[in-house]
Amino acid sequence: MHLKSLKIYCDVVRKRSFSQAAAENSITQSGASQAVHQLEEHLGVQLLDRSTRPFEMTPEGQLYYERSRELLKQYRALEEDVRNLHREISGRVTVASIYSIGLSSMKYYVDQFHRMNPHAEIQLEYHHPEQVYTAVENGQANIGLVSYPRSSRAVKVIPWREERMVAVFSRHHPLANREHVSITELGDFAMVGFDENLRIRQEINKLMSNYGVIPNVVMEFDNIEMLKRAIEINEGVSLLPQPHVEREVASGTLCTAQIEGPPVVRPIGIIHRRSPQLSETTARFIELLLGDEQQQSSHAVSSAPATPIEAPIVGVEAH
Amino acid sequence: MHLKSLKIYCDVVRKRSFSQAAAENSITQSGASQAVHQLEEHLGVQLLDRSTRPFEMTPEGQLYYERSRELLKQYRALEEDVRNLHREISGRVTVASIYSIGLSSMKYYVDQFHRMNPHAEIQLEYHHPEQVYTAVENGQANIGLVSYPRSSRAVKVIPWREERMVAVFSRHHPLANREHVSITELGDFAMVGFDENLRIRQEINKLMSNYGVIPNVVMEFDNIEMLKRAIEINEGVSLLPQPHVEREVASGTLCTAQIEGPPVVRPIGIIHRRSPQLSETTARFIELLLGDEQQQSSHAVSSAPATPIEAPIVGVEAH
DNA sequence: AGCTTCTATTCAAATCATTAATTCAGACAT
DNA sequence: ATGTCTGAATTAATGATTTGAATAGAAGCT
Repeated sequence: MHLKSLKIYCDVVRKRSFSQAAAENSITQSGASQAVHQLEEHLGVQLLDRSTRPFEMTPEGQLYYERSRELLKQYRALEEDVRNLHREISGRVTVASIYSIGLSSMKYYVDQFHRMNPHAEIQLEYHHPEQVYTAVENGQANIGLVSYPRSSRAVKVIPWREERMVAVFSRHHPLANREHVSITELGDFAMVGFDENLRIRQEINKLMSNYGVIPNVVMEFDNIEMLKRAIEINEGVSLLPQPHVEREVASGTLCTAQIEGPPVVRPIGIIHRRSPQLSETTARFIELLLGDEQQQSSHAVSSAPATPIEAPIVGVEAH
Repeated sequence: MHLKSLKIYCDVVRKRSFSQAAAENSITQSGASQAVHQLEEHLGVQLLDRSTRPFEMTPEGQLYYERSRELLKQYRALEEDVRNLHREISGRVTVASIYSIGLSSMKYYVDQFHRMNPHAEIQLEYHHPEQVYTAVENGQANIGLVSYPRSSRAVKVIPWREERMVAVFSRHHPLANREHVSITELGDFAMVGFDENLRIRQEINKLMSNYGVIPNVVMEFDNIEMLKRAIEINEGVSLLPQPHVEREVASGTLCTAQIEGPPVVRPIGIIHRRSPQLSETTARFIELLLGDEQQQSSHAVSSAPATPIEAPIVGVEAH
C-alpha cells in the first residue's frame, strides 16, 4: 500500500473533494479517484458514499481516515527524526588520539575547523594506543591518531606526519651541550624510556640494536610527560619526538641533540574504519589535517605561549 | 513511500539477509536491494552499512527499523479493524417498521433468515410512519416497512404486499352476519378510525368520498390494536387490512365483510436509502421478503397459535 | 427541465517496478 | 597470502502500473 494513497484519501476526506485533494498532491483528479478506489478495493470495503454531494464517509471510512491520519503523522515524524539524527551524527566528528599528539597542535585544527564549519562539532578523546584502535573499529570514534599506524581489515591508515626523533638530556647531562650524538654514544648512558609494550619503545630498541647497542633503560613510563620530568631530574637520556620537547627546550629545562646517521622519525597516521563511508564532515576534517600540514608545525608552536615561562638559556638548545 | 518497502527493509534487517527477506516477500533479491536503496535515497540517509558481512545497521537504520516496525504493526491492525467493522456493519440489518406490520409475520422472516445466515443479525424496530422514513434516511435503519410507501430523493421503494381491506364489525353489529357490504351502507353507521394524520385514514376518506359518503368517525386511534378493541365493544365499524384481524375473526371476537366493488387494498412497501449500495446481507433479507411472498401469508398464520385462545364461534364469521 | 459542478471512466503515453543475468566484494579456509 | 564461496549490487530489458487529457455521467441547483 502506498503511503501516498493514504495521504490522498485523508486529503480527499479533509477537503471533502477529490479535485482539491488532487491539486494539493499535485496529481490529477483522475489519479485521486483511482487512488481511493484502489484503497477501497484492497480493503474490500466502501470508504466513501459517493451517491450524495458532497460524498459522505461510511463508518469504515471514518475509522480508516482517523487512524490513517495518525499513521501518516507518525511516519512524517519518523522521517524527520531519522534525518535529524543523521545530521547530528554526521555533523559530529569524534577524534581518538594517543596522548602524545600534542594537545595544543590539535587545538589549532579544532579551532580552525570550527571557524570553517560553525555547525560541526569536534570531540577529542585521548586514549592509549590500543584503545584508539578499538574506538575506531567500534565506530566510537570517527578517526584515530596513532603513531606507527598499522592498517587492518577494519581500519585504514592515512599517513600524516613524521616527527623527527631527537636525543633529549637534562641540562646537567654530560652530553647536554652537544649538537649531534651517535646511537653508540647513547648506549653508554642510563636511559629512561617508554613501556615495553608501547610501539615506540620497540622501535627504539630495534634502532639501537641495529647499531649493536643494548639500551640500559633504568625507568619506564607510559606517557611522555612523566618521561620528560624524569629526564629533567637527570635520571637518564631518552629518544623523543622533537615537537614534544620544543617547549622545554625553549624554556631551557631540556636539551636536545640530533641523532647522527639516517633520520630517525616517528610516523603519525590517521586511522579510520573502512566500513561506512567517511561522513562528509569527517572527510573535511581529515582534509584540514592533511592540507595544512606544512604550516601546521609553526602554527602549533605559535599557539603555545610565545615567551617562555622561564628565561631561555640561549645557546644550550640545538637549533 | 511504499509500505511494502518498509516491510522489505524490516524483513531484511530482521533476517539479516536481503535474499531471505526477498523470498519472504516473494520478490527477487535484486528487488529487495533496490527497495532498500530507494528508501535510503528518499531519506538521504544510509540505513545499512554494507561493507561488512553480514551488514550492520547504522544508528539511523536502527531508528528507522524500530519505528517502521511499529508503524507496520499499526497499519496491519488498522486494516483488520476496518474489515472487522465492515463485517459487523454489513452483517447486521436493522429493519424499521410501522406498528401495523404484524409482529408474527416478521418473526417468521427473521427466524428464516437466521437459519439461512447464522452470522447475520436482524434488528426489528417499530415506529410511527414518519419515524420509519427518517430512520431510513439517516441510515439508522437499513430498510423500512411502510404502508402507502412514497419514494423521495433519498429513499427508494420496493413494492411488497397489498393487504385486502375489509369491513370489520363487532359480532353484535347490525351488519355482523353479512358477507359483503357496500361503502354506501357503511356510511350509515358510526365508525372508528385512524388518526387524521395517518395515511391510511386519508386513503379511507378518499375512498368513501368517491362514493359520496362522508364517514362519521366517532373515535380515532393511532394504532390498530386499540382500534380493534373499540370495534369489539361495538363503538363502530371500520375498514382494516384483512391479515390484521384474522386472529380475532378466528376466535369469533370480530366479524368481517368483503367490500363490494373494485378491491380496496393497502399497499406495503420496503423502503431503503438510494445512497450507499445495499449491503450484501440487507439485499439477501429483502430477497427473502420478496421471494417468499406467496407462501408467507399462510406461514405467518401457522406460526401463530393454531388453536385460538377462546373457543371459536363457528358460523358467525364471514363465509 | 436545463444548467453547473463534481466524480468516474477511458485510453494512450510515460513512468515505474520487476526480473534474470552478471559483476562485485567480503568472509573463510587452506 | 590466495582462492573459493556466498551473498549483494548492478544492469538492461520486459512487463505492469500510473498518469493525465478527454469524455461521460450523476447530483444538486435554479
